[in-house]
Amino acid sequence: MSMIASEAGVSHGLLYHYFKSKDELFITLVQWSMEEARQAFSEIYNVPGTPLEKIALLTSMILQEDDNSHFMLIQQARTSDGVPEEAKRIIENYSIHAFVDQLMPLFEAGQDAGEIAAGDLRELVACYLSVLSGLMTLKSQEDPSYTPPKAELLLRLLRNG
Amino acid sequence: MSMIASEAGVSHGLLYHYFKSKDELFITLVQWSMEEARQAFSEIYNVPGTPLEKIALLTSMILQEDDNSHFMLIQQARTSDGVPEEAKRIIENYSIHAFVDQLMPLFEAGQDAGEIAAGDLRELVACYLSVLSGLMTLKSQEDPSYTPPKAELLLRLLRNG
Amino acid sequence: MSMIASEAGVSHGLLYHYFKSKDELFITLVQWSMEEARQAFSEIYNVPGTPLEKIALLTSMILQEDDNSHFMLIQQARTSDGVPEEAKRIIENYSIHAFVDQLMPLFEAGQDAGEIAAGDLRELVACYLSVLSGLMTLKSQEDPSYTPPKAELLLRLLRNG
Amino acid sequence: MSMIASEAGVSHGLLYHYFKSKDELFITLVQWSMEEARQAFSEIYNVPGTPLEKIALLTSMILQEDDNSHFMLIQQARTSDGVPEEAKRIIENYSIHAFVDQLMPLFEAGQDAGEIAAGDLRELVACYLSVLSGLMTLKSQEDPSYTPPKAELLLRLLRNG
DNA sequence: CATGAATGAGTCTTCATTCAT
DNA sequence: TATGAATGAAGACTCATTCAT
Repeated sequence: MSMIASEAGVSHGLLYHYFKSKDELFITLVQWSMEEARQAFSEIYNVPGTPLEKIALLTSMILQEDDNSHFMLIQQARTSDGVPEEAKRIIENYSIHAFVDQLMPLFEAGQDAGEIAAGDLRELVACYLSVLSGLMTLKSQEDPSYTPPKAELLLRLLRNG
Repeated sequence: MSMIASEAGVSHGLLYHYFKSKDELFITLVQWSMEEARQAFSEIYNVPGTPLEKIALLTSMILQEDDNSHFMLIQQARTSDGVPEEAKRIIENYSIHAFVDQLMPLFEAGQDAGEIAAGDLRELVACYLSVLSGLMTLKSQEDPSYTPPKAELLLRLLRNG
Repeated sequence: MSMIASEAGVSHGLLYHYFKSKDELFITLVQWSMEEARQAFSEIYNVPGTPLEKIALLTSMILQEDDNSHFMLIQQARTSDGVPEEAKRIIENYSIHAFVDQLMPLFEAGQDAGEIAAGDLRELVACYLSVLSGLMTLKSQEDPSYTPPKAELLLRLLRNG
Repeated sequence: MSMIASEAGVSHGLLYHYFKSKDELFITLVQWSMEEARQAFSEIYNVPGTPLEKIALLTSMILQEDDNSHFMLIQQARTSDGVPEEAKRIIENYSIHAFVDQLMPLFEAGQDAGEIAAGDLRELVACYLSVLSGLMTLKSQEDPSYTPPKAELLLRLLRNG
């Protein structure tokens, strides 16, 4: 808490004015990060282009984003001990299924348009998200010699024939 | 240390008989995990089949493995604070590049046999590993409702059009 | 640290608010003690009297002082294991040579006045301080039956003829 | 105990075969050191010379001796915390009074022979021993630039007018 | 709102001691 | 005798949290 406070330029005492406890602060951060992710995905519906073009755009945006602290926060929260129960519940609620649901219309349109390979829709979207997630994790590991694969390559997972 | 010791059914004092410090214990675990991973990858060269069949086998083995504690240990070590410097060095040394190097001959043979799509070999292997890594992370998150994608789906990344 | 804190009537946690570590606390004490000793010696120049009278006064003051915790702290720091390097450096810097230098003018004046025996000045002062040091050590050993020698006796070491 | 054992080239387990506890080992060392000191003093009666010559010899022997570990052990035991009660008792029994008693005949002979200044005999011997003790402490502090005063200088304390 | 002195539960680590072999 | 695996009490240190100011 002291480190966070000093990073924020205030006393740790003041932090307790805004957040009752470290857990509450953490839970709030998790909530923000989750909401942030949902926003990012929802915006893809507002850009022009065919479904596959939209997915390509989303993919490259995510892979190029240089602040994945939101993503990493969730990742850590998911895999660490000592995470407050409520944070875990929030993450589960917004879990990969929620994001799958969010993106399914886009992928479905892609299949309908013949741009995206046929097959179980949920599995396809889940796989796509898993892959993105894996790439972001690697990207975050400040290995300067690692360059994430190009979005184009990933689209082979989806592209029809 | 006390938790680890009691989990192991010994006193924490005894832990210090075998490991000079928590850091040393952790570093040892990282080393074991790394070696374990290297072993797993190397064994794929000993099974029969075409390169793509081997890759398919490797993929499904990894995705079905139910103990990914090794993998998660490395993942955590990579992305957490307070990890001993030497552990970080070990991880960097054996980093994704090392595993790319280890698998490149297999993928190259796949390309030569026309089973695997042409293109930058390193990028292809790195992408494949990133994807696997992402899937394992998700799998580890004890979400019982999550079923990892079938290996077959992943191979679309590689398979020659 | 807990003992010190409770002796001081505070929690051990608070001690770490003021001193980063036990070593730092110890080093601070050593510094204070050293400075204290330097002060004590320097004040002798401000009292009236002949050089030998001043030395006699200094001697009896030191031998009568009933708090030699400063002195004992230094003594222990000098002869014990596990003393922080910086404490050792401080003690060496202010070592007996420093105190010899501090007192030399006084003794020189005594020789000039014919009150103090001729001979190597440094050796004389060093011997005088060694003797004082030895007496203080003994005095500190809470042996109630031990009475330190009178200053008068010590002055025989110095007095001319 | 482990350090002592390994210094002695045996296992720490074996140490407990010979000494029931660390305290017992420590007490034994204190006893040995005390006995050693008594021996050293008693031998001075066997050398030829006048009393003052004997004292001069004793003094220079002590100041030249390069192993004062016995002396330092006692010194530490006297001034440290956590020293077993019995060790403290032994030290008190053999305390400076005991050594004063041991040396008194020698000094008395010196006074009778007119070599040593008149005055309270106990005080004179005690002062002499205090001074020696102080010099030994300083000598032990591995300050290579410190040279103890010559025995000759010390004898001024005693020598008759 | 804002600060930081103060607290204490919890964690890593050391080390004297025991005991099966 | 001799070893070293095993134990646990004790001590240094951290950090979330409280509260007087």
